[in-house]
Amino acid sequence: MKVTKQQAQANRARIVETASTLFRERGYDGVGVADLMAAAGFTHGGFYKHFGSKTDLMAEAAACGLARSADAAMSGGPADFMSYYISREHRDNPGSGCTMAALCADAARQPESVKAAFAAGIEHQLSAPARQEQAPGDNESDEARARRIVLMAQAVGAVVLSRSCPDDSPLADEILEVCRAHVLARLPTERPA
Amino acid sequence: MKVTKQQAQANRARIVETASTLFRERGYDGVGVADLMAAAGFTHGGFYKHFGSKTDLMAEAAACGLARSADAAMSGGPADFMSYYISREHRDNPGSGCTMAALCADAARQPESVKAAFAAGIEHQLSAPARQEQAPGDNESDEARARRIVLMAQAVGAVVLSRSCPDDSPLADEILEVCRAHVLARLPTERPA
DNA sequence: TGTACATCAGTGAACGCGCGTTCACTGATGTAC
DNA sequence: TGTACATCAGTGAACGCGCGTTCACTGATGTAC
Repeated sequence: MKVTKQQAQANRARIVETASTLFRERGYDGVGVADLMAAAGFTHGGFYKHFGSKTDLMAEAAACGLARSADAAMSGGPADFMSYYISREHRDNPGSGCTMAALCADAARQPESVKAAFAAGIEHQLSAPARQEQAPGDNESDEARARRIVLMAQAVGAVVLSRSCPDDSPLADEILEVCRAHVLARLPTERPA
Repeated sequence: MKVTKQQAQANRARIVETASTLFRERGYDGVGVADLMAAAGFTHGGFYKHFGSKTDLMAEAAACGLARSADAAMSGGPADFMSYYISREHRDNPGSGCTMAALCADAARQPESVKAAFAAGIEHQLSAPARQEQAPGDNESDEARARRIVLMAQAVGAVVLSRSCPDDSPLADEILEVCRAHVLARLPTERPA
């Protein structure tokens, strides 16, 4: 059963998307190649027609997931984004959430190719607002970049800590609420359109 | 080869400590029962004389590791602790480092017993300074607790993000340095002894 | 445009391997008398 | 205190299972003429 080049490319993309979601939900070790291919609607044998190894897919799925996060972060204002990011909804749905929050610690134990995808994704997310809001060549201040790094660490830490507590834990919600309030209070006020 | 009760108890404690270190280095899925027992100096068969399952040990090792972190956090001033916590040394040595930073995301995918150990460890760490510095019954302000939650999220986020970048990545160091400077600048100044 | 053939995405059985767990066994410890 | 026996921490082989990966095969697609 061969398939058109276009169809094969679409199938490949579907595998990457599916993997990106499943990895976020269950971690890299929690998803097998067979699981993943079945979830994408295929049998496992065809996997190696698209990817050299599971590790290769991990790197590609990470890049894909991180790119989406960055897009999402840009679509609304920073306050809206942070209100979602540091929320129960985001915490309870890692599959549709941030790749950094879900897989940072897993990535730390993976080969360089995966870690490189993470570094690129983080860098992209850090420099995206600068690209959007400034004229090219206009060097953003170091303080603005530092502020975004701090904000990111805060948001990731809050979600990750909250997720490590039992589902009905008051502490899990407290962490989220305290951190969200802190972050929102310190966000620069939006300039009117 | 039976062994004295005392010796057996010490052996059990050694297994928990070894597990705590190895789990932090490689994650829960990255360490097998046989690996772990060999590292502690035993063969794997004896494992089930001490623990009901690998999951039981995970919960116990988490509790053990989190208790140590809390002790370490108390031994010096907050500035000293944070200088170490958000540093390359800590980032590059997860085995001897903070359990939260190393295993939060792993814990999120584990059974309730493991997550309960995390919640208890986090709560302990949050309330430890209050216990130390205040007379019993003296209710600490909500702001002080909130400040510590925010600080913890920030520190954990910084280490976790930094670890997800390749070893020689400038971004990994930048994240650490920016977050450390931010945290230290906002730490309340120590009252003189 | 029509025909013959090479390509290759997808299938499903099979591979070796390491996992968590079980089990019969050993022999020093701990206990009952 | 001395003896006989039960206990049980630790051993090492074995279990079933799922993993990542390989392979011979299928048959529609894409290409050369």
